Amino acid sequence: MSELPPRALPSGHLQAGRIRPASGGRRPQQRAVRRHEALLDAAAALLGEGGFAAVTHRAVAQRAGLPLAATSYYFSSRDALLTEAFALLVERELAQMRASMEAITAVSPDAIADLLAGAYAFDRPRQLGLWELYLQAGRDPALQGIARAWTDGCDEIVATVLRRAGYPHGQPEVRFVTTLLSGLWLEDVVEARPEARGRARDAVARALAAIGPRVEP
Amino acid sequence: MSELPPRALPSGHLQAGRIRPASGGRRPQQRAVRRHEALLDAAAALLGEGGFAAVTHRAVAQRAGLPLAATSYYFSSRDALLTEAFALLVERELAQMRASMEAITAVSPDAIADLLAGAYAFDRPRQLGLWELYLQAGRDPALQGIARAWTDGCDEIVATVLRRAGYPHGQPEVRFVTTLLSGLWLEDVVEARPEARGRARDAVARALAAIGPRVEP
DNA sequence: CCTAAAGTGGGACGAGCGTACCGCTTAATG
DNA sequence: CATTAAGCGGTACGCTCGTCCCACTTTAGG
Repeated sequence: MSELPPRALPSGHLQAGRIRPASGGRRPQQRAVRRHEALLDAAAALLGEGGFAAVTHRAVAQRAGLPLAATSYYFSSRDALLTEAFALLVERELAQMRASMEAITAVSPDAIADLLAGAYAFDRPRQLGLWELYLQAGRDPALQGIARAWTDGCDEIVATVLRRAGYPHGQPEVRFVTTLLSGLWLEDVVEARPEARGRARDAVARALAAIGPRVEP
Repeated sequence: MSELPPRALPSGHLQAGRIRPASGGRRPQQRAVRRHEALLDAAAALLGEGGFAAVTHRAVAQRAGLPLAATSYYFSSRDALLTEAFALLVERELAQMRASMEAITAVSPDAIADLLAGAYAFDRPRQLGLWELYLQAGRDPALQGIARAWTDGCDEIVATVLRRAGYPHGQPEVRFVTTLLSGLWLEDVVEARPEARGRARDAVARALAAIGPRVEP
C-alpha cells in the first residue's frame, strides 16, 4: 500500500486486529474493543467519503472521537488499518448483498434481472471506496486475498440466486454473470449515467437468456 | 482530485496544456513543447508504476530530467497534470486497441473471442493506472468527460469489430459486449489469476453467441 | 492492597508534499 | 542592436503526514 520502508519496530502494544493472544494474560477491556471497532468504522466511512487519501491517522482519530495516538496504538501501521478496513467493508458488502438476495420471491427473468442489476445500488461513496481498495489489491499482495474473497463471495451469491431461479449454475455460467455484473456495477458507480439502470436490466436479461435454458425448480 | 482550496493565483505563465494563446504573441519554443510532453510522459509512466500517490512534482520532474519548477511552470497544478496525463493515457490506450483490432483477419467466433479477450493484455502497470484514474472520475467531475470518452471509445472499437465480423452491432449489443469485457479486464488486471485467459475466452464466446445470429459480411 | 502491565493522550519529530518566489538566461520583436 | 517578456532553475515556505516518545491513569492478578 505504501512503498516506504518502516523506520523502526512498533512499540510493544496490541497489533493487527487481534486484541490479545489466545492464551494467558488478561482479557481485553471492553472499551479497548469498542475503540478498535470505532476506529475501523471511522476508517471505512472516510474511505467511502473521500477515498484513499482521506484515511489519515488524524482524520480517523477525530472521526472516532479518539486521540491521535489511538490509531497507532490499535493498528501497527496505516497499511494495517486500511487492510482491516477493506476486509470489513467487503464483509459488510457481501452480507448486504446476501440479505437482499434472500428477500427475493419472484422468479421471473425480469425480476431476477432487476434484482441483480440493482444489487449494488446501495451507497455510491462506499462503493467507490470498495472499488478503490479492490484496485489497490492489484499492486499490494497483502490485499489480494481480500479482493479474491470479494469476487468469490459474489460468485457464491450469484450461484445461489441462479440455482433458486432454476438457471444453470455451474462455474462458467456463474462467472459469466458475475463478471458482467461487475462491469455494470463499476460503470454505473463511476459514470453515473441516468440511463444506466435500464441498460443494466437489458444486459442482465441478455446474460440470463445466454446461460439458459431455465427449468422450473 | 484534491479537495484542498487553492491558496493563491498561479503566477502568470503558461497553463494547462495550451502553450500559448491562439492569436498574437510568440510561437512556443521547440524545447518548451518537448518539455511539456516529457513531463506528461513521465507522469503517465509514474502513474502506471506506482499509482496515484507516485505522481508528485518532484518525481515527475526527476523522471523527465527537468528541474522541479518545470512542473509548476508547465502545469497550473498537480490536478491539471494528472488530468492531462489521464487524457493522454486514454488516447494511447484507444489507439493501441484500435490498431490491434484492425490487424485482425480471421472472423471465426473463436478468433474474435480470443482477440477481444486479449485486447487489454498489454501492460499491467499502465492498466492499473488507467483504472485508478477512471475510478477517480467517480469523485472528480473534471475527469468524468475523459472517463466517458474512454467508455465511448471502447464501444466504438467493439462496434467496428462486431460489424466486420458480421454480428449485430446495435447499441444494446455493443454495450453488452463492452461491459462484459470491462469486467473481465478489471478482474484480470487486479487478481491476475492464471486461469483468467481461458475463462475470458469462454465468456466472450458466450457473449457473442448471445448477441448473434452472425451473418456472413 | 500492591504492583506490573495495559491503556491513554498530548506533544514533538523528521520527511515529503505542492507551490511560490526571484534572479538569471534566452530568444523574438521593434 | 535594444528591449521586453518568456523560459528557467535553485531554493525556501508552509503544511500535513505517519510515527514515535513519555508521562500519566486504569485495570486486574497475586
